[in-house]
Amino acid sequence: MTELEKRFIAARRQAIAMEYGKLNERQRQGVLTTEGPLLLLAGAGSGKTTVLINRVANLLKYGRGSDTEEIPMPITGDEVEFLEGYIQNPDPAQKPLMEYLCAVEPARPWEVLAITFTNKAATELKERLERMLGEEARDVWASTFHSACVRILRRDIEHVGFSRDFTIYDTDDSKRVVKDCLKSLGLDEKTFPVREVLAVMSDAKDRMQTPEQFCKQWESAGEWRKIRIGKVYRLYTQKLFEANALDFDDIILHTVRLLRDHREVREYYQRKFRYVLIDEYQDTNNLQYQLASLLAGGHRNICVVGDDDQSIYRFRGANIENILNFESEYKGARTIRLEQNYRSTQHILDAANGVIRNNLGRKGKTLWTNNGAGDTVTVKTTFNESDEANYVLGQIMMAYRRGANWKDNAILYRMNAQSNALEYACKRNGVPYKIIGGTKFFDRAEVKDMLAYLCVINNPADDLRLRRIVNVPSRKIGAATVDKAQLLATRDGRTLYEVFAHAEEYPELKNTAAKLKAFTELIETMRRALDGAELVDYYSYVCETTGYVAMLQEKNDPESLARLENVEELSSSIHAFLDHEPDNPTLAGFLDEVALYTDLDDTTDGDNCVLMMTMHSAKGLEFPYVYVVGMEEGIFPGNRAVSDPEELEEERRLCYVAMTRAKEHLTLTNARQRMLFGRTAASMPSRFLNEIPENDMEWLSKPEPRQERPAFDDFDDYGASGGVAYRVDVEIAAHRQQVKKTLDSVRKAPTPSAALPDIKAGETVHHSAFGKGMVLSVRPMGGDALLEVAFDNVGTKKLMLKTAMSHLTRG
DNA sequence: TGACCACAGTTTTTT
DNA sequence: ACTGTGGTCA
Repeated sequence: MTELEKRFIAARRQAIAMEYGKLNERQRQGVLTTEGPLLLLAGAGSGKTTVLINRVANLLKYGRGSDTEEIPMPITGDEVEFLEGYIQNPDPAQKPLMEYLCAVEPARPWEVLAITFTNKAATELKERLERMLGEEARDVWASTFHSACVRILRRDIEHVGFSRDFTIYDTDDSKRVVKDCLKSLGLDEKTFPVREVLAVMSDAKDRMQTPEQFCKQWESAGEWRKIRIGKVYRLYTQKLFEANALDFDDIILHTVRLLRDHREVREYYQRKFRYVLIDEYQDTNNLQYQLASLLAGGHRNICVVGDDDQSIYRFRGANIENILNFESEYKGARTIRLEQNYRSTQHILDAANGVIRNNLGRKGKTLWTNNGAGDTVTVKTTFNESDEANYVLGQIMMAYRRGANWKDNAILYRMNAQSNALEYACKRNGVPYKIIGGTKFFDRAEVKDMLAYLCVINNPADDLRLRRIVNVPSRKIGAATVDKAQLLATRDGRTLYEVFAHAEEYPELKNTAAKLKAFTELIETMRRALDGAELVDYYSYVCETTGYVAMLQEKNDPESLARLENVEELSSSIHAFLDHEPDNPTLAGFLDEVALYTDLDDTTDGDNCVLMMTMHSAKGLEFPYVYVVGMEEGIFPGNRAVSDPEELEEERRLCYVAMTRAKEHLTLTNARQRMLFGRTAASMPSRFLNEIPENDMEWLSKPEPRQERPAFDDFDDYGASGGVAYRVDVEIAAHRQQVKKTLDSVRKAPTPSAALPDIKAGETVHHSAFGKGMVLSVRPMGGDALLEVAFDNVGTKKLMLKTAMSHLTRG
């Protein structure tokens, strides 16, 4: 290599590096190290996403320019001098020439694959890339493991025996199938809990064991239980195959099989993806590991990003070894540690470091920050869980009076069940709050029902979804009938739907043939209407035609009202789907996306509310004020964890995750006694509290436990001291007034029906679902009114006016 | 087929 | 304490 070439290479790297001047040195290394395997150990709050985005930008702009000694074309002394001059004194006008000289085979967008775990992360990545790079970024493959695999499978799954229009089963669907399997194998659900069977199967799939291999293994070991489960596994696999369905594990499993066993497919993708990035690598399971290494197997440019200290998903198969062993699995791998934290203060970090230091299985990182020492961590011991909740709320309300937003506060707990006391305290104090997690929108029965209708319309062969909705709303088609038909379907090799449609051919079904026939005709009508329909309109058409909406309206209790809202809310999902310009704006496309996209309600921002969530759901988020409650032995770490060292380390990582969410102030609380699962038990402070260095915390503890919780007016833990006390007291009084008002208005009946139209008995109305009818009676109820309407075609129905209003017209 | 009662389980969660 | 589910009875 000539002297000139050396100068060129150095100048090229420096010129590219200048693009990333805002990053710190380590972050910049992460961006510029483009070639070969790279492990990016990114501590909490170390600007991981920024690095990821800049890295992709760099790949698209300069290719391997920053990480190679190649010189793609002969260079001249003038050019080297130009670059060296540019570094000294960058002139925007000369940037194009600089870019031209520095780029070495820039990656085209579709040659970059960036994989994340959640859709949220994938969307964020895509959006930020597009903001930085414009249109071009759209073709980058930024997606979750599952959606990347579905994309691959939709193209090539026929090589492994499924057809390209396969359906995706969610966990609920899987459960149903397992139940069916248990029943037909004569196994008892109590001896073989569905949860466990699913977990065992998932495990087997993770090891890539076929049912046959699984059975063989346990037969030779003589494990009766496992042999039985193996039989379920076999039948389950067969059923899914016959239904042309894949569960979540299968999506990855079959992609791995496809790539492993079919050279031409494998080579296509290996050639295509010059650069592969995997985010949250500490959360990958074996299958995902296999997938990553298959996809990156061509160019071997695999960059994994993660933090072994934040691995908290062992229970769902994540294998921390994947990140711990990355360097030995990938020879020549480079490792970059991002340890500068931009989020928290030093006391918070030192406290968190103090805890995580006690884990043995880790790579070892020590976070530091330039943010200054900040406040020490507050530890507070209270008498019981409602004291704890009151303390936290008191602190939050004080912060609010000092000008903080409600949403600056997050309360984190180990289990969802712990949210009760906190929720209650918020309600009593009139503090707006939002609980994240719990039952998700797409998990709600009514939403699933409507989706099931759409699935059946899309693909009548979807037996499972068909069974779900055939009798919802009630069509007098009971389980017995469906079972009979299912048997016949299996016998004749037809789908369940075909048997329904030809029910009259079966003497066994003669009693219900007419009803079955009517049902399939309903579906057929809706199928015909799909052609050319606008998806959103079509959805409301389906809601009405199926009678589902009417069913909910009839019930007219608050529960059904909420359900109705959810059913309507689904149409906004369709809107949202169409809005972000999908490749495939059809019903099938929508169902595909919905199957993999389950967190619609990520309305984390927007409303100004105190946020309450589990520590798991807090991962990746940050808040100025964080309260971690329930720091008690037996709860956190949980009972199961105290006897299992691996599990204990996982709990400790979870603690580390929770603590590092805090930007300004961290409060940890424990209660001396707590009611959980109906029992009150005393418990010791969590060992994690004792692992925090004393310098970094202040442990407030009440000398004497209070016997009795005072009623709702007493906020004894407000504890403002000194000269401000009076002022605070006045404010408290004002606040209480507010609270009482709120409470009163909640307790009393809602506001009178000022806005309701005055429909009277005797009037003729038209209902969008029931048709024409006459109002028999109007009875005011609360802020609403109960209507009794005699419809011409469907008989007399009771409707709540507020609910029915949008479906009713006069005359 | 639908209503009602007894009973068990109860970490964490994404796709 | 609470909730969802499964089995039994009308």
